[in-house]
Amino acid sequence: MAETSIGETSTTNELPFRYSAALADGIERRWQAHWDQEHTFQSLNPSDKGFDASRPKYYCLDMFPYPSGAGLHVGHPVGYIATDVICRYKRARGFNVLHPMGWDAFGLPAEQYAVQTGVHPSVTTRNAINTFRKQLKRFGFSYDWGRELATIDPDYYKWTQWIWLQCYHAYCDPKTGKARPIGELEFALARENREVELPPAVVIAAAGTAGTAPRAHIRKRWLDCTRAERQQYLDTLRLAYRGGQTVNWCPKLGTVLANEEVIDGRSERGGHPVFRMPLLQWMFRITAFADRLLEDLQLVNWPASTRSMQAEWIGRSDGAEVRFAVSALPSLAVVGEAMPDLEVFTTRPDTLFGATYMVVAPEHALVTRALAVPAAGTNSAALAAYVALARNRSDVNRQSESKNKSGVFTGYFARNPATGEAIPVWTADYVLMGYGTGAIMAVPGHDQRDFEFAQLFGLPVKQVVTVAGVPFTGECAVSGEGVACASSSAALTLDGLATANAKERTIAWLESVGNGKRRVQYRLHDWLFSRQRYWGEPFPVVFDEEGLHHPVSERALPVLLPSLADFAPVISDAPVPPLGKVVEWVQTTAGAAGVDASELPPTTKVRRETNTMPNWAGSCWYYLRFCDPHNDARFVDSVAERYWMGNGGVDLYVGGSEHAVLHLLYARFWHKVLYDLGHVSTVEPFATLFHQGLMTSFAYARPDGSLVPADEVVERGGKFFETATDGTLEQIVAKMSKSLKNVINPDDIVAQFGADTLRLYEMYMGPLEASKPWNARDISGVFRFLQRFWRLAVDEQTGNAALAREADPKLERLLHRTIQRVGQDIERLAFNTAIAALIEMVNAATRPTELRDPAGGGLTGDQLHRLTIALAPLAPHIAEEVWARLGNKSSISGSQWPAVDARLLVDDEVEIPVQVLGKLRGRIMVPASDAGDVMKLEAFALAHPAVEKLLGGKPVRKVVAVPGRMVNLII
RNA sequence: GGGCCAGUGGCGGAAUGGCAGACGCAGCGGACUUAAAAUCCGCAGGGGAGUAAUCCUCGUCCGGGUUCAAGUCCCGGCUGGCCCA
Repeated sequence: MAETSIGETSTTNELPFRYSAALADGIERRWQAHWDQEHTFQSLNPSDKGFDASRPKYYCLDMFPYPSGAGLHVGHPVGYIATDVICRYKRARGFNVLHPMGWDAFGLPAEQYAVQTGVHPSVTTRNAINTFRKQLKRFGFSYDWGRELATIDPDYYKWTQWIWLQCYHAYCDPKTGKARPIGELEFALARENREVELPPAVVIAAAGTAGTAPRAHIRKRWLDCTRAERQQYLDTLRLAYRGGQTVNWCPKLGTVLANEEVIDGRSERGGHPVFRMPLLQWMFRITAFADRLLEDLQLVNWPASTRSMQAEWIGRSDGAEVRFAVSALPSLAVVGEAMPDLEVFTTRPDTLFGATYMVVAPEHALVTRALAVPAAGTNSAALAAYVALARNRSDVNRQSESKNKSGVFTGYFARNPATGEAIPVWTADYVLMGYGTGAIMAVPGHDQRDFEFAQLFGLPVKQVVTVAGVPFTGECAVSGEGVACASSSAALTLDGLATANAKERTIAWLESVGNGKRRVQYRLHDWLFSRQRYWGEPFPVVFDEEGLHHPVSERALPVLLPSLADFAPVISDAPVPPLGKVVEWVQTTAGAAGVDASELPPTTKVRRETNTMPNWAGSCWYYLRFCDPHNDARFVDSVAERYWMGNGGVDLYVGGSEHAVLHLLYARFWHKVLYDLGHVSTVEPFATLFHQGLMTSFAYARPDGSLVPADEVVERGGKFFETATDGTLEQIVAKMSKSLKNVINPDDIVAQFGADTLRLYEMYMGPLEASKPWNARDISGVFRFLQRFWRLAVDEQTGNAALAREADPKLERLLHRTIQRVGQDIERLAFNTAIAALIEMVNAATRPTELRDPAGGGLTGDQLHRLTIALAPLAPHIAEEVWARLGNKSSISGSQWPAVDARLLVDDEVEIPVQVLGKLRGRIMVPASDAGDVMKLEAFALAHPAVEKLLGGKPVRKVVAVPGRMVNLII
């Protein structure tokens, strides 16, 4: 839409010092260059010369951006503007402020671009970083650019690899729940020659077959174990370990896909077949920290919604593990080789008597067994077909289509331990292998999903709980707690017990007879940390010819990402990451790879790990590196870390709520590991968290719903029309996106109005946390405000400071109140009302109202000094310029926040509303000294003529007088 | 289906349980100007009464409730957003 911009209007000839877009541009560029040259916003570490230890610290962090080639849109900097205002304010309040910026620069878009064009991701990424930096600098942010870092810097990812090695070399001590060096454990195992339980080997079969071969655990003395067995055992404990995980493998794309990227067994992009297959991957044992990650949410000052999202993601549920004996015969007689028991997890052990059948996931070992050794009368073909079908449906699909239940009887039976009855074992894809044990006891009377399944296949439904007020009709499941009924056998009696007690009784009984135990189950899975990508951090680990893994020594870090000529994925049935193509890099020796001689002889042939770390890695600890970004001896100096991370971590962390779960959970996990190992001083990384709202924008829709690019729309009389056809359009609000052509580029706004106006507008739109629609029309309001402020301070003819000789007492009073309000509002991140206060102040000082003698001239130099400091956090360039024109030689950023005289915050006279029966009937003016006196307020109120008339002599039954606020008369 | 959050003029929004609509945009009237822009002054939730100052009345998604007093607290809906299924 064509907009006449008042910012572009030039009256330069008559008024050479008018605050126009051109003048703002000159001022802003000059001050930005000045701040750069003078290192105005450099923050000193405790070890630096000139460090002032008497000041408190304030660490204010933005979620660093992934620099995309498209550059910024006006939604990106909302949070950055907010933190910049806070930081400038905190400096004026005497804090040592740490305010850094960097780049989250590994990731998929650059790699995909490389596949298409052959341009190396490092080139694309560096260009994008330069664009982002240039755009951000134009906002005049007070970052300490000397601390800038990018996750792709070898100096940085050296330490990402180092932290991974810390996790590799650590395990979670079950006694304390804390991370300890795994060397301590190895030492103890060897010294005491302990017996260890070796895990069943994970069988990685050819693509297309799935499942782990059921094999009993083996117990062995440590000193009798082979090297491979020792490694296998330790891998069950390491925090960074190799483990089997079912992934979506797309041979055509040469990569694994996230569940969301798979639709009906095909890739979302390209529609290529996707196979679900188990793959050995590097994992993080984050589940070992589940309880601490949950409990410590109480220690942080975070939005309640984010804390509850994390809690739900961790998903702790308390219940019991129950073991069911399994047989191929309904008589439950044991045939041939004994079957392993079927283990289930349930949160409702009290409903054990109501379990009328079992369901196992199609991937479950029992299904494999049922196919290999079919029970009499089993339809093996149907079972095999069902398993094959289910295998390639993603978990998301299986869950979302749970209304259309499907399943097949396996032919096997389980013994309900409470009743002794034989109940059939089914397989159905609504049970997921990844959750719990991949098997459930189905209680159709009290679980809706089980009920629907039972209805479909004619399985019995039993009531075993009476829920108060909910009759059991047999038409649906009755969930919820109540009192147990029909739950008695010779072994166990629950009848009459409330649900909580019935659960306890059942668990105690299961434990006493050895049929189960109390168990806590988490929704949280261990964290899959391998990616078959090029553009990520290499793992500092190699494999010997036996397939055993060996760490690269800390001294040999970083393991540099080798260059690659061809970024195209390797098309293959088995995952081959792009790094696999760099044969001379992959095939090396232990010595060349940097493996310690004590681990492997240097000439040993080894193969490097070709997976890379995911995008999350670099963002898990960047806030620590910012404390000491150039240290090449340590990931962060401990004195610097203790100083900046003191008081519970980062003082304020601002970023989008889209990171509420994953990034913040992963970073907390790494932080806790580093804490346990003694590398950091706080339990949690981020003391206070804040999510800025989404910036939306107008988009235009035709009557049929199709969207019209915003640049092909005209407005006439409040209605919108398509330029080409003149058809009417509806204005809608949508997230900024390329396809809607409703993306606003900050460069354009800066050119029209200047950066100070853009900063002010984005903060003035509404509460920081709210999602707000960009409305170009509204910007002129804050631009006019800056013009008025400028004119108040600077003569537009001469450019000299325009000063009043005498201070108007009313304006002085208002100024104190303004400074008070602005300070309070910035503290509570209410920038919109802080700006409103400043606008009121400038308007009052500008207009010849009763607040100001028309013959006088605005504010005195002293008053302007204070007002300018109060404006500086929000509009720093214009503030610096006015500050300089007022005769100051040093930057305004070094000045102190003005003191406020509390006596001037109250008026001599206060207006008090008078209500009769809660309705406003009049107002009284009361001397401020009397406003707190309830008796006097009452007397004044009763004397008010309108009130007197209304009362009409009727007696007042009650008077509610709130000191300084209002009076309410009840008759 | 469950949980959490939000809903206030034409628009963005303000309001520790205490005068609803601060501040800004858009709009209207005026001053200045040959004229326009810019600037400055003023008016502005709906309805009604009055020449007027002013007064009456309704009003914060809908319906109940608590309270001297509810946009704000509680209960039940509707609509929208986010999260978990």
